[in-house]
Amino acid sequence: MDKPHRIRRATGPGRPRNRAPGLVRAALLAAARRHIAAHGVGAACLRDIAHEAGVTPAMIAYHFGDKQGLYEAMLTETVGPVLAHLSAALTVDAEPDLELLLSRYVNTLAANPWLPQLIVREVFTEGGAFRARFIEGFAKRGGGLLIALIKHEQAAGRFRKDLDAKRAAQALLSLALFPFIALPVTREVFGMQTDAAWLKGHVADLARLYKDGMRAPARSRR
Amino acid sequence: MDKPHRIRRATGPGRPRNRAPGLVRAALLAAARRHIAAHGVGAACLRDIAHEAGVTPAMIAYHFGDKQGLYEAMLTETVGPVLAHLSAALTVDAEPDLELLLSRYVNTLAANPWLPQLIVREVFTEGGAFRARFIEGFAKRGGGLLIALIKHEQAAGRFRKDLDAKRAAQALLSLALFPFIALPVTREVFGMQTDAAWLKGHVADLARLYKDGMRAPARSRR
DNA sequence: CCTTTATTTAATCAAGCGATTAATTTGACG
DNA sequence: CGTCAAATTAATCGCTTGATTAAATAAAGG
Repeated sequence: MDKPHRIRRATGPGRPRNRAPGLVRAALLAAARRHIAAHGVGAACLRDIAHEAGVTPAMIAYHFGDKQGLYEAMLTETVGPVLAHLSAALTVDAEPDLELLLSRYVNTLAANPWLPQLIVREVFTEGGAFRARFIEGFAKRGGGLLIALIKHEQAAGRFRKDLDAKRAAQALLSLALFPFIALPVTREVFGMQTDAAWLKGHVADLARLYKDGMRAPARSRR
Repeated sequence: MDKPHRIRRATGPGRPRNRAPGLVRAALLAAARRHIAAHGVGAACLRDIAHEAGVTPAMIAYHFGDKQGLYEAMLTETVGPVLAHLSAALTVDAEPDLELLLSRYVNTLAANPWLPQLIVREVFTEGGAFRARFIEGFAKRGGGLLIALIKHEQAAGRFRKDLDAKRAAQALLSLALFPFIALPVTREVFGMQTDAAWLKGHVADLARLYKDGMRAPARSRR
């Protein structure tokens, strides 16, 4: 009589193992990456993530324990490798080529558009658990590499020495990262694009602007 | 017998008008600004906002209707004026002074630290209601002013002409805005600070870097 | 002193959330 | 062919959220 649309204890659950092993787990991680990058961990809904992965929310508990477990797995398995790649792009052994370095950095960001979103959501924000780990485990090392690069160029006489290396490094990071962080705005206001052709000119312009701005004076006027 | 801690229908509610008129409203707006900037509209909790303002959540319904009404009031009454001030800083009438302009912009950001947080939370993110309004009502006009400024300098022969004005404007905005957007990181990694003394040197460095990077060649080599 | 109006409260509601559970199916192994 | 572990589901639980409501109070006006 009441609630005819709801069948109580009728058919029941079940129907496993049609899929390849690890497929559900991977689908959940991919869906979680997109949802968490778009809405943040707090606002991301497990039901939506599971629905996008084509399974029920209970699978998250089965494969990852709870929401935090899913978040951790996403960080270590999909964010970590990309951050490591980004860090490696900054590691210059012999002769640092600013334009090549910028190109690697920018193209990694363009190839993983969820990364800037995730950083915005989970790092540039008060009181996130990921924030401290990001700063300690990646930003300080990456920033240190950048500062060392500036100092190296200063010592080589290619960059002027009257500018604090930390500030110069911050400026370089601003130029490289901001357009991706602010993509919803820069795309509409400045015509920012993320295809290879556009990025090539973009990197060339950035490198030239920065190099000219940092160039040591040719020992003439001033 | 059951639940001795909960007094059922004992004292009852009430106790109005001890405060100055408009005080509750202002307190709610201030608390909302801080909570929404810190956690985003979606994750901000009305109970927490009301608690911080020293009233009950029902006051939000009374003064603003619902959560959306509180959000709208916050945008028009506290965010709008600061954005207008920021836009006015970009409006140069006679002779544009890049360093003065940067100084105004940066100091406004430093004086309202909730603004970069709010932009990060509500603009640099997919599918927010404020995002479209921010872009149409502020970013496009502000960006246009910046682009016009670059073109003016190019026409005057102070900036080189072989660089797209839109890209040059985007680079300038990157330098000015990113350190504040990423403050949790830039503070720890690059020693970013927001007091007047530090910002003064910061603005001077940024202006010099940008001007030198954009300077038109003195009609010699290359 | 009585009435009225603006403000504020405690209590409650329905919806949505993360998490848990019992039931069920599939494949592997003997 | 029977047994068992792994994987999956529907259903449900407790909690938090945004919103609503009836009651209560202070001040103002007559």
